[in-house]
Amino acid sequence: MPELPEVETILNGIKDTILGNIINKIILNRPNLRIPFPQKLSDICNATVTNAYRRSKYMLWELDTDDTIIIHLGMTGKFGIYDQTFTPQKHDHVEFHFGNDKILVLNDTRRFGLVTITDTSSLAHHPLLAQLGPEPLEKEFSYNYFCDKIRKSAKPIKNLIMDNHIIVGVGNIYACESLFRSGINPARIANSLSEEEIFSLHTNIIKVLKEALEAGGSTIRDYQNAQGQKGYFQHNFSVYNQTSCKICFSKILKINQAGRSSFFCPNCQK
DNA sequence: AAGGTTACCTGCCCGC
DNA sequence: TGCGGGCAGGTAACCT
Repeated sequence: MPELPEVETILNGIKDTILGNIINKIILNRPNLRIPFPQKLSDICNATVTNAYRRSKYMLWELDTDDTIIIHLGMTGKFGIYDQTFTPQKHDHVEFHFGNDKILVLNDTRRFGLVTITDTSSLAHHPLLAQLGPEPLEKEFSYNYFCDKIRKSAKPIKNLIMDNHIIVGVGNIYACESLFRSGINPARIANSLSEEEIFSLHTNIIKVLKEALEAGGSTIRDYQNAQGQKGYFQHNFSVYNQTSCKICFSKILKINQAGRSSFFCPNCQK
């Protein structure tokens, strides 16, 4: 579900509710999501959220207890903000009860998301985070870095840019869209890309993500932020779920790569 | 050892 | 109308 722009938008939407506020308790309505909930989550009591940020598609909530809560939304995870009249509905798996009487609820139909907690001091070494590549919107994602990774890879380029070890935050939609903008067929083997193509792709990954962020993310099916608002970037899709190319009017093709659908224009993308 | 495939899970849409 | 198959913003454990 949510890629970088959607996670960032959702996090921005809950900051008012969580930042500087006390978590009175966390109620877990099942034993696990993608991974089991640790006992420590249930033990949380009167902990203040001192900082909240995004790393890759993870949300990280720092507490004054020297713990950090790690949240991933998987494909279908979303937050709702409720008052004390809240009663759990289907797939409302985790309830964060705040001292300001708000209840933040994580609803995740397919349960590919996760919620866990770890010592803030060892956060960088946490197995979920330790192997992650650079953030696409930070300077660590440089042209030279990207070039080096692409030259060393014999994978299809689309699979490479969706690999968290190489670059984080790029999911199926934005992978397809950035490859279209650069005129690169998603099935091209990474190390066959020219210098110009790598440069273009580096630029377009950043541009697409920034534009999507500004639009509040993309809403297909059921994505919405914590206020129940939809994003708008889906109106700017060039290939994802499209039938004909906006540039040349060719039929957009759909192929399967690593179990995911890739959309591309066979005329514009070589 | 890298790259491809499969599994995790629920719900919806389509075709028969 | 019902049922089965395929597919969905993600990730990681397997295989070869």
